[in-house]
Formats: sequence, C-alpha cells, structure tokens
Amino acid sequence: MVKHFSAPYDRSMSRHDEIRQEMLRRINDGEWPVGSDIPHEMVLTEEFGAARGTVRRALSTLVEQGLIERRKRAGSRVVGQTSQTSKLHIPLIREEIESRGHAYSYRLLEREVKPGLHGIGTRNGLLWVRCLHLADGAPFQLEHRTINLDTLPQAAEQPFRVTGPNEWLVREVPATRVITRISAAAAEAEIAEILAVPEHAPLLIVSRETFMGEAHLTEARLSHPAEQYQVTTLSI
Amino acid sequence: MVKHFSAPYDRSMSRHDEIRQEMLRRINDGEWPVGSDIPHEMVLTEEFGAARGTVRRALSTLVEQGLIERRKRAGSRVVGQTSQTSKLHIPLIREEIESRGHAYSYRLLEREVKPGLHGIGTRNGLLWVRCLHLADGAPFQLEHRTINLDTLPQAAEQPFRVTGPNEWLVREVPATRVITRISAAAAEAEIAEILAVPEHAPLLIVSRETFMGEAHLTEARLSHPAEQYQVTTLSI
DNA sequence: TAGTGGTCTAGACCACGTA
DNA sequence: ACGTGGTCTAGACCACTAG
Repeated sequence: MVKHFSAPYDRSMSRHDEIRQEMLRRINDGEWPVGSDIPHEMVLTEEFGAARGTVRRALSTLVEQGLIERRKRAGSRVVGQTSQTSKLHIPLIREEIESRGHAYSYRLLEREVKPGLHGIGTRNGLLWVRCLHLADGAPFQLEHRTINLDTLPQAAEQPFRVTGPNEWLVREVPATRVITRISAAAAEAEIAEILAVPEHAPLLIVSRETFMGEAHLTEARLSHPAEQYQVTTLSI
Repeated sequence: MVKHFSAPYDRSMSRHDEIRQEMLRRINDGEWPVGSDIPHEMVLTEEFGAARGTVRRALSTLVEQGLIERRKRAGSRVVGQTSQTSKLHIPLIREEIESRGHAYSYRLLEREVKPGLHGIGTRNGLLWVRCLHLADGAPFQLEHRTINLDTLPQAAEQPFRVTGPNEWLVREVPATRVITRISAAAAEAEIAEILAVPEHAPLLIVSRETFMGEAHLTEARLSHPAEQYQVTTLSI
C-alpha cells in the first residue's frame, strides 16, 4: 500500500512550498540522510499527489539551496554543506546609512576624465570620480569609481556634485553581470585622513565591476572603516 | 502585422534561455529602457511563439537577476542596479587552498566542551574547537568553531585531530539556512602570532552561522591575513 | 472589478549519462 | 541501451491589486 503525504491545512503556502517543507523535514529527521538517494520524480509525484511540474519545482528549489544534487539516469541525492551558496545584497549606500537611523550626506572630492586603459574606454576615455559618503557627518564610505564613457557616454554630462554616481547608475543603467570582491586592507595615510581613522587602521573594501553583456560599464572601490561596516548575506 | 522573433539557430541553448537573451538585448539596446513597462505575458507569448510557461521562465530568471520587477495587474518593468544580488560561494578551505596549487595542512589547536549559552546547547553543551589551516606550511586561516551538541550530539565523538570540523560537517550535516558575515579587523597579539602576521595587521574575517530549520547547528569565525585572501561573488 | 501575474495539471518529446 | 531528469505545451483556475 502506498503511503500518501498530506500537509496540515495551510493556504498561505503554495503546494510546491508545502512539498519542499516536507522534503526538508525528511532530510532534517534523517529519513533522507546525507549521501543517500531520494525517490525518483515519478514516485514522489504519486506520493504527493501532485503534478510532476510541481514536484520538480520543489526539487529545483532544494537544488538552489544546495541541499540536493541531481544526475540524469542516476537520481537525486542529499548532499552536505559543500555547495552552500548565499545571496549577497549590497544596497545603495544612502539606504544603508538611513536604515541605520543616521543622516546621509555626500561630498564630491574629485572628478576628471582620464584616457582609457586595457581596451576599456579607449575611444571616449574613463570618467574617474572620488567621493565620500557620510553618516551623521562622519565618514562612512570612500568611493573610487570609474565609468566607461564608451558604453555610458551620458555619464560625461553628470556633475555628481550633490548626488553620487551610484544614485545615477541605479536610476538609469541596468546590468547583467556583477563581480564583487570583498577584502581587507590597512589604511594608507591619504585614505586614513579622508576616513578620519588612524593610519594603518583596518578597512573593509568592497570592489564591484559591472557589465551589460560583455560591455564593461563601471567599477567601484568602496572603502569602509572596519568598525562601522560589515557585509551580511542570507541563504537562498 | 505581428512581428515574430526567431533566434539564430542554436540548439545549445534552451528556448527559455534564447528568449531571455533576446529580452536582455532589448534592455541593453534601450528598446526596453529602465523604468519602462515591458509587454504583458500574453503579448510576449504570442510574439515569441512559445508557451506561456516558457516565457514566464525567462522572465523569472530576469527577476532573479534583479533586472525586472513584476507587479500583479500592473505588468512588469525594467529596474536599474538597485536590487542587484550576487551569489556568494565559500568553498571548503582545503579545496580553496589546493585550487591555488598549494599543499594543504591542518593543525588542531584546542578542543573542549563548554556549557551552553543563550539557549544554544543548554542540554549537552557546546563543542568548542580552535584550529589552523595552512597553505604550503604557512598559516592561511584560523578557525574558531562552536558546534551545538544538542542538535549535533555525534560531534562529541569526533576528535578533529587530522581533519577539521568543516570536513566532517560537509560529509554529514545538511543545512537549510546560513548567515554569513564578512568584516575586517586588526589582529590582536595572540591571533597575530598564530597567523604569523604583525600585531594589528588587517584581517579578513568570515563568520558563518548554520541552521537546520530553526535549530542552530554550528558557528564559525574564520580569520585570514588580508594579503592572502579575498571573497569573490558572481552574479546569478 | 477586471485583468494581470501566480500556480497547477496532464501530457509529450528529448538528451544525456550511468549502469 | 534505456531510464532519468530537462524541457516544452496547452489549458485551467485563482489571488491580488491597480485603476
């Protein structure tokens, strides 16, 4: 006799979420231990009394979460924490500061057009901007930014005197690919002075490169005093 | 007359990927500018000559990428870089070191059972481990780890003498939720000595808390000399 | 309140990789 | 070789929300 699963009545959850929850429970309770094969799609389809697409959607989410892996012809199996990935979300710096209850302010430090480098911005050059983002008047983030004037010629007309490049980019420019690098470094003398920290103080540095398709759009190097800032990510 | 889109013949890409590529092109070329509404599902379905589910799959991927947002009854629209999220993948430290072509080695520094804290591990206590991961014999990562013995009592039997806790966790324990925090700090005297860096040298610190459902499993604080390590994320 | 996106079903065909 | 997962179709109903 086939054992049918039925979730406790709850319309706040879609069917594929209910099924995924039940699958999570089985993994959690050791009914589906790490390394073991889980039943085939058709078996699950029958057991849950749902369409194959719905079961597949639940399974796909578990794959995204890195809890199971699927191999054609060989079924699916539970995996350990190996492939755990998290979602990193870096908000607009103004939103970040305001969400902490501080007053945001902005200061443009430098702005000039430089010749292109390494095949980037070789026609129109690169717009180079250095600016400071402050929380309650205290330096919070130092931004070094270059904008590719070949792919974003409109940027040349932006003064960036009262709002930073990021505000403009968010409003105007979509991106298909972002590379983010997070590192630590000791503050050099000039940067330390701007950020009002002692020389050699630890900094958390976030570097982002943004592309639309293959076209390089912009690059930012964001330096923060280590005490004031950390990056947080949540699982999928 | 309805204009039909047909992609260049390419069987290496699934239909929903082809459709998504074409949508990306339209966003890139400004046919669908930032802030504008894009055609409704049924219109796209007809234009691409695909089933609604296929078009929806392409759109869903764009939502994941943070390029469009969808509102019921009001259609979908292109958004800027606001909600760009990236995928953060932190591999096993051994794999990280070996992928750089270095020899991995491990050293257990400390291991003891401590009483629980804040409702975590209050029955069986917490297993507390401090260990070092080395690349070509040089300190690469200092790991402070606590394992909740209420939820993972099997950990008490693990000596962690020749392999680290992470190797065991990966093999045995699945997780549904991971919180990762990345920060910078100056090396305190004791840590500086272990990592063979000068006191107050900058460190990149990765902290991870892992859960299965609501149950707290383990927590790790991973300290790296800033020169040797950075975290990289790619867009979805 | 009407129309949009969100979900689900039942079916089909196909490519791929493991046994 | 063949059974698995991957993809796609055509249809239906529903919930939410903007107008």
